[in-house]
Amino acid sequence: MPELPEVEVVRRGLARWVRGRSITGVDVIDPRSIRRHALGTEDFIGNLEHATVLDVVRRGKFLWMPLAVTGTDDAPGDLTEPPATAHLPKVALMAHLGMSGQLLMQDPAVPDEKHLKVRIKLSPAEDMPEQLRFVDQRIFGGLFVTSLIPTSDGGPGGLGETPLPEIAEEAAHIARDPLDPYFSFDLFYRKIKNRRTGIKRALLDQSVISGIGNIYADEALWSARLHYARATDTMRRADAGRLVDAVRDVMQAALAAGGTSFDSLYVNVNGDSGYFARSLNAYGRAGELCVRCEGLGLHTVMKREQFMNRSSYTCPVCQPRPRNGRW
DNA sequence: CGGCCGACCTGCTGGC
DNA sequence: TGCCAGCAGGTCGGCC
Repeated sequence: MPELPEVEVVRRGLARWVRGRSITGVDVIDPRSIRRHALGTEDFIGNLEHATVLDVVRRGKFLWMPLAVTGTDDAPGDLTEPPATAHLPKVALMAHLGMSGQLLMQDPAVPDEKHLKVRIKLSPAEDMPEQLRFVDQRIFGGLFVTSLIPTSDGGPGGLGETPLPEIAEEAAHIARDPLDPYFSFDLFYRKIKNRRTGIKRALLDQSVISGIGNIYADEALWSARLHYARATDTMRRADAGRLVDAVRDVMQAALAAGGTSFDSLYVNVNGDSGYFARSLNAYGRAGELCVRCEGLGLHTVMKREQFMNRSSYTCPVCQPRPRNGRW
């Protein structure tokens, strides 16, 4: 279940292997993995072949590779001066890992993974695997080609090795994530004050703040001692500030844990790398003792509730349900 | 238009 | 032992 820290681990790992290399071929093994590419398999492949990968960029859980496309397939009567914009990226290969997606660098000799969906062949480079493979068991993730458009706030589109003032179109609607240097707390606070909803719903809404999934939402809420149903418009700056700090802390910890393995040959991203390695204080701990209460000599049992068709884990003492319960 | 819910998927688990 | 319901969850279309 990759959330932001896992995707960032992938981004760093991937950048090391693919920057500057060109795509020599694409096999779509399961077209369901490119269903977000509306123009179909042929168009998907056609947009990638002969393109050069410039970078790997991330915002929230979206990952994309800006491409330089040189018109090698077009009429060869060129050799005139190419336009100045010829090498500026206009499109990008977008990837979302969904629930179970992996991006793996592999040698051609390695047998296909059971859930291999797309194989991207790269130009040979010394001591580097020649294939980038997209593997996805549950098919919630996928690949597609998207345009790059200017950002609305003038900042870089996302986190990359060489940041560009452009963003993948399909990621343009999501907010900056809390690890983005251009993340604005004031903007986040304004957004939640203007909403009439519960705080966990807002945390999971990628247009309010991006990169947070169910696990880190529960961890951050527990850490900030906030109940998931707390009305966002009743939150004070201090509440919101404590929460954003908690989100950052839990993500930084996961990133540090996941980062230890990202120089392996595999761009290790099955999601196990980060958060399973670190200890969770809330998520999945139903029936166990709240570790904060325990430190105070209390024996409070963590509980699990259904909320938004998913599980939420809370400590009934640290995170009491708000009383004047509009949310 | 903002809030919210179901659909999309597969594999694993637990109950009968 | 076998079958089936339930569960896991990120994103988006569509409904109210």
